[in-house]
This record gives sequence, structure tokens and C-alpha cells, in this order.
Amino acid sequence: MEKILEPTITRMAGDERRQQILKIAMRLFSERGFSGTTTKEIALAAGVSEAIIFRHFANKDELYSAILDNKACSRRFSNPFEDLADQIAAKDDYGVFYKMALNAIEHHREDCDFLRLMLHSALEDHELARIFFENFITDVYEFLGSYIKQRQADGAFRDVEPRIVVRAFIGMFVHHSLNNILWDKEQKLLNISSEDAAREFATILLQGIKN
Amino acid sequence: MEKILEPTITRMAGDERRQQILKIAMRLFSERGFSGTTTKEIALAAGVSEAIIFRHFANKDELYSAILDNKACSRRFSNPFEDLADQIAAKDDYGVFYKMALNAIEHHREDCDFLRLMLHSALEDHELARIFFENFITDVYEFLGSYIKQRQADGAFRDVEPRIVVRAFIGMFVHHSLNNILWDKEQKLLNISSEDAAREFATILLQGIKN
DNA sequence: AATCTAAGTTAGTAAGCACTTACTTAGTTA
DNA sequence: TAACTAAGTAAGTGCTTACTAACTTAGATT
Repeated sequence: MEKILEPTITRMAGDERRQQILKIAMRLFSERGFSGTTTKEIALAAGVSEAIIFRHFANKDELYSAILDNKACSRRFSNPFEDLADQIAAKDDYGVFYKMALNAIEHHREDCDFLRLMLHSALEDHELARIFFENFITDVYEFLGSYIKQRQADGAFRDVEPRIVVRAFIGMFVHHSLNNILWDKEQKLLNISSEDAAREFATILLQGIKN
Repeated sequence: MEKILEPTITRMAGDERRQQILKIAMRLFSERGFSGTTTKEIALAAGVSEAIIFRHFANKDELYSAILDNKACSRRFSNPFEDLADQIAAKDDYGVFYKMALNAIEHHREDCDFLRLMLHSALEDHELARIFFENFITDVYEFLGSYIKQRQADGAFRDVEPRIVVRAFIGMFVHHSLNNILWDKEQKLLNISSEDAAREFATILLQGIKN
């Protein structure tokens, strides 16, 4: 008699399953929001019964927190400026702004689920999202703001409040990403490469504040 | 015997009640999202029983649509550039950009509920929100884009794809509004008047694209 | 081979949800 | 003032939700 291969019932290791659930839940939360996603849907997408979710996470809220925790820690958001060190040292203004914009735009594209989740969290005023924003965004303002200040002292940039410049610049590429993710997914309104976008944004900003 | 004033049981006219429900629902939806808000909560906030909501709106979805409809029509979004006509005619570049930014920022501040609702809708991929964005944002790109094109032909602006410039500029003030509404409500990061913001954004952009 | 641990299931539960039905009452009109 | 209309309510309906308890089974350890 022929031996029939039974459809390998995948019984995952605990950690593996936990990670899988986190990933799937993040995608669903980012698409439908926290209260718009049911634990049943998450279970279905993960290919397990609902009860498994509650073996790994005490409740739905904790699953949500775990996603934010996980993400906020896993990426080294503590220092997203490492690879700008060369340009900073060389006072390569264009290099600094171009690379910053390009990094951000590419990053948003690759991880748009996370961006969407952050927007949902911000709208829902979730605590962990606020902590994330406070830390990360404050860092960016500190970092870029002090670079601008320094270059003003050098006489390279005109005298504007550095934080306004930071806001204007971040606005350009964040809004660009939001457009691509939320309202203009098919890029009907404006279809350009990340490189072109970064180049133009950096150029406009630098010419806009140079002396 | 003293006549006790019974607590004026307000029995509203149909239209009045409808408007009240719309207003309250918009506020709650903007705070907690569509699926995060229950019809019971809306009824409670309006001071009526749940059944009244379903007398005015066939179901929860239709209530949501009515809000968007109502808002999208009530404000003359069809032509938000009327009061720019003078500046356009006079080719007063600074006037055009300053006024546009200031209008938007003030507008967002006054009606931040609507902005939040639009974000929720965009994230949830609601049809009416998409229609709204497609119409309104497309208009802005058309309008501002063609002005930039004209000024390029005049030799006033350098040669850049106008739509990239539009995106950069809109990004500045939209991101500024989002910051004030979502992440930096107390304006700890940057505390400036709408006028100052509009002035700096307009200045940076114009200097950034001038010939 | 027997035992034990942990990944999995099924079949619930109580509470909450959008929405309905059958009824009451305020205010206008014939 | 009687009749009628429309604004209101109370008390449900059936369904879905987050979450649980009691049980089964795969696979490593002894």
C-alpha cells in the first residue's frame, strides 16, 4: 500500500509562533486599526485557533503593546544618524540632507505597515506610540537642529530658527511618504524615485536657507 | 404649592437633532475611529436613546458617510483658492505661498476634528475619504502646479518639476499641522505662531526655487 | 517504551455590538 | 378638543467579541 504523506501539520516552537503572531497582527492592525481587527481574524491568518493567541499574550491590549515594544526596540532607533557621520564631519551639507531624506523615504517604503500602525496609534493616543514619538522625533530635532546651528555659525546658512527648518524638511519627506502610502498609492499625482525626491527636497531646502 | 420647573425635556426638531448627532459623531469618530466608537456612546453624548440615531440614519455606515458628505460640501472645497486671486494676478509669489500656507494652517487648527477624521478614513481606506482626497488634493496640485509652471516660463523660478515643488511645500505645512494635532500638542518641540510658520515656509520654498 | 512538557484543539461563556419592534408622548393642526 | 404627526423611549433580537476551561497530541527526555 502506498504511504500517503499527511499534510505536514506545522507545530511551531513557542518563540517562532509568537513572532509569527506579532508579525501578522501588526499587518492587520496597520490595515484595519486596533478595534477594527478581531483576534479571530489574527488567528485565522496565522493558521491557528484563537486560544493560541491568548496563550502567548494575556489579552488583546498586551498583543498590541508587544508589537510596539518589539518594533521600537528591534530597530536601532536610538541612533538613526550613524551613517551620516562622514557627511557631518566633512560639512557636506547636501550629503547630510540628501542621505537623511533618502534613508527615511526608503525606510518608510520598506516598512509602511509600521508607519501606518504608528499613525493609528497616534490618532488613538496610545501611550507607547507617544513614548516612541517623543524619543525618536526629539532626537531628530536635536541632531539636525544642532547641525544647522553649527553651519549658521560657520556663515553657511542664513539666520532662521533651526527647528523651523527641521520641521520644513521633515515635512517634505514625511508628507511624501504619507502620500505614497495613504492617498496616492498608485502614484498618479507624482511618480518619482526615492532618489529624485531626496535630491529635490535637499536642493530646495539648502538653497532656501543658504546665505 | 410651589411649581417645580421640570428639567425642560428638550424635544428637538428633526433637522436640529440630525445636525447635533452628526456633530457629536464626528467628534467621537475623530477621537476613537469608526470601529472604536459605538452607537451607544454617540446616543449617550447626544442625550437621546440609541433608537433615535437609527431613525435619522439607516445604519452606522450611513452616519459616517453623512458626516463626510456634509463636511465635504459645506465648506467650499470646490474652490479654496478664491482669495488668492489678487496675489496670482499680481504675480506676488510670496503672497501666494504665504497666504496658502497660512490659510491651511489656520484651517487645520480650527477644524482639527475633521483632519483627524480624514486621517482615520484614509487609514481605513474609506471610499468617501478617497473621493475627497482625489478631488481636493488633485485640485491643489493642478492649481499651484500651473502657477509654478507659469512663473518658470517667466524666468522667475528655476526649472524643477512643479509637482515636486508642490509636494515639498504642502509637506511643510501639513506636517506642521499634524505635529500640532498628533504628536506635539503642547508645542514643546516648536512653538510658533501660524503667521511665523507660514512666513518661514514660504521664504524657504521661494528662495529654494528662485532663479 | 514510558513519561512529561508544551503546542495545539473544541466548545464553550458572558458581555457588548448594531439594529428593531412596539409603544408613549409632545406639539401642531383641522 | 379631537385627531394626527413626529420625537422620543424601553426592552428586546440575533450575532460577534474577547477570553476560558477542559481536553488532545506531537515530540523531546529519561
